[in-house]
Amino acid sequence: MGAVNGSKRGSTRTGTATMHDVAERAGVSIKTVSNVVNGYQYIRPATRARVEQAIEELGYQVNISARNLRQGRTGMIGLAVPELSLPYFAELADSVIQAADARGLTVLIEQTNSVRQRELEVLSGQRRHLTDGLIFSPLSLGPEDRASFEVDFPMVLLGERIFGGPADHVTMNNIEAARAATQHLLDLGRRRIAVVGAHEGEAIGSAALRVQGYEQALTDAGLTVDPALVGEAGLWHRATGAEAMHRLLDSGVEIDAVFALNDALALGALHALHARRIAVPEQIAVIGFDDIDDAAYSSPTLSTVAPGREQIARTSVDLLIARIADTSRSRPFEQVVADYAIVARESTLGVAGSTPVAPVLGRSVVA
Amino acid sequence: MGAVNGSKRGSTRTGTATMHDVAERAGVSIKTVSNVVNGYQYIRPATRARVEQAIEELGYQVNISARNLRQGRTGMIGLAVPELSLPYFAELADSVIQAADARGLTVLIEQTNSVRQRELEVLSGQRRHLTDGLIFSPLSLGPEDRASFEVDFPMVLLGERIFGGPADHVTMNNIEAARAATQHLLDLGRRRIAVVGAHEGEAIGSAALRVQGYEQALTDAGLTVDPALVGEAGLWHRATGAEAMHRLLDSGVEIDAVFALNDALALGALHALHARRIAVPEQIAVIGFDDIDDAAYSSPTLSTVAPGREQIARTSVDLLIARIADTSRSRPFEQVVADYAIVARESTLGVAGSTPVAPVLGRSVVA
DNA sequence: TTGTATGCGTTATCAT
DNA sequence: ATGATAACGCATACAA
Repeated sequence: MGAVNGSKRGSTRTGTATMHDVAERAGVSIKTVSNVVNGYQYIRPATRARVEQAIEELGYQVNISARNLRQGRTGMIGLAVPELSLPYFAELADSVIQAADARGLTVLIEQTNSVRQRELEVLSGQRRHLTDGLIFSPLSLGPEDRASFEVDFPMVLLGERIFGGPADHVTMNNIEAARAATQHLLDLGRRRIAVVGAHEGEAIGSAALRVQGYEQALTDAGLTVDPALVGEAGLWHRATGAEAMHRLLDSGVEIDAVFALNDALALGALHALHARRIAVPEQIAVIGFDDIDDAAYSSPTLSTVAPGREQIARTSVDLLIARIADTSRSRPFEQVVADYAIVARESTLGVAGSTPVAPVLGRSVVA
Repeated sequence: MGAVNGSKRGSTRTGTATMHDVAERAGVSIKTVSNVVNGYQYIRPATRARVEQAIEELGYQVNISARNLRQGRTGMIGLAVPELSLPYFAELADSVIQAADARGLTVLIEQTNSVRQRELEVLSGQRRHLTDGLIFSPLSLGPEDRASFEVDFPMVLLGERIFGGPADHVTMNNIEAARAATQHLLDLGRRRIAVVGAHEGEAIGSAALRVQGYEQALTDAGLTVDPALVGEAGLWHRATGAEAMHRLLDSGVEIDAVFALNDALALGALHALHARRIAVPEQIAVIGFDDIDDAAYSSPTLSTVAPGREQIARTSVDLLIARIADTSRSRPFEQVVADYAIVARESTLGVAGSTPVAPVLGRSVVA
């Protein structure tokens, strides 16, 4: 890396002036400036004008730290996710930021990398002082950590690892959605449907629920669940999806379709199938879960389950705001189940079906 | 969407206690507590122990707002990017957060959506009071907005839209990297190399520079630049990449390779080529730019230019920290040019070459 | 409709 | 090595 040169220094700092300075310049008291800044109604127009001019001239901006200290609120909410490198969480963060923005809130993103210790810190760390509330999508903590979730600040939980906890909760009907995804493959006549991304021995979390939905669909169709068709993948990344797919193929088990528990896994699986010259969907159909942007542009395009990301983001922010506003601490905890939709694309329909297919709307269900 | 039920309320708020409470409980003055908290050296072990126990018992945590007010610093830095939905920026944000974390700083992400007004607000808005400095990757503002960049807070600029501005700057040698990417295609014997993602009439920014590198490579090889081979795409998304590719193909111009100005465009182009049953790389080779995670898992895997994301993130954070620490305001502005590397994958080498190829290291160059 | 005075929880200055 | 006390900039109770 090369490094070099430089020179002088610019200026024009806004915000060095205090309310006091503005008051002095406008010939009013500090209280009046405060009133103007905060949109207090009963101010003589002439006074307001003078204050506003002084503000303009001095480039005054309120000192947020001071306001925070005084009010005990920060105007920021935390969003704790595993990692932004995972498209699903990047897109979720995007949506949450927009929803919060629309309501005048700033979002502070925290990455846990799914590390247990970091997830615990999210619940107790210093950053909680910087925010009025938290939207938390845990991936390592589970029911056994229930006590850690007994926090005394507004919190909205996302995902499937904690249920019935002492917090608002936004989730989706994973079992039902997974059942629908599997059913989509069954409807295409597939009978040897593999799963990619299972978590062996885990009873909670998205993996367990989605596998459960998968098994339900098979059973409902009168088929038996073949353990040889269930591929493990601890992390839900493209790399692990590709590995799991290779393992399944190497095992020699007959497969005519794959249900990947998220889109990253599915894209990895597609990659593995492509490498082995296996035609998708002719030989093996593939469906994923999440409907990340990528899914619409892979080759072939990826069929998937759309989890209503924007709805989840908006709902989470709204619940959190309501919780923050509830100073009486009497508001009951809510659990919201978001809608889902099956999005059928080339990886199950083939190129012939590449014309857009109307999504199959999922039912809204109360947990 | 369904909604439901709930009950009671947890507790265990850490941080309700103040230094004053701790001092009282430990039987010392508030100053001593402050000393302990801030790791002041000269404290009698017994005193320290008593204070620490009181802190433990009360679950005391420093009130950051108060500290900020008093110190005039926040411990937060801003990172302003177009959108997190774009994998490149999501991955960059990830890296910046990690680099900042390692240095005890918190990152506040702001999305501009590449909207001019929002980019201007980043430079003047309220959030600047929340942060000690800013890492800014503008996409709409340019040299004509030079005055707006004359700010009085620590700032590090990323990208190719502002050069020689009154701020530290981390960039890469786009021309050279684009030339190398094009050369890679030329080395494979391709001669009708199209570009996807050009910005007509723009003289600055990544698009212009990368097109310039492309033209340079062609000229150096004794070829002439054919305007019919230059495909426009204002936004660098997968969708626009696919559209641009379709337009080029529809135009009937002869093409045996494509240099997409970023990976999203390249993946869109791959998608279009796949839809038209054009073999990559046999009929048309494709190379992108950015080396996002996706590139390694598309079908075929995507050759691309790796811009040293982690290096850029680390360098930016370090420069910003140095700038924040420079209270004398005498530090010269630095421009750092990050390394790049050509990563050759299937989209140019074919599946035969799917065995990992050692990246061609780019030269470090001083602008 | 506007002004005065107090305190939010810290850190920093100055004593001791 | 530790304590008293004064800001930091703002919002608000209370007065006027």
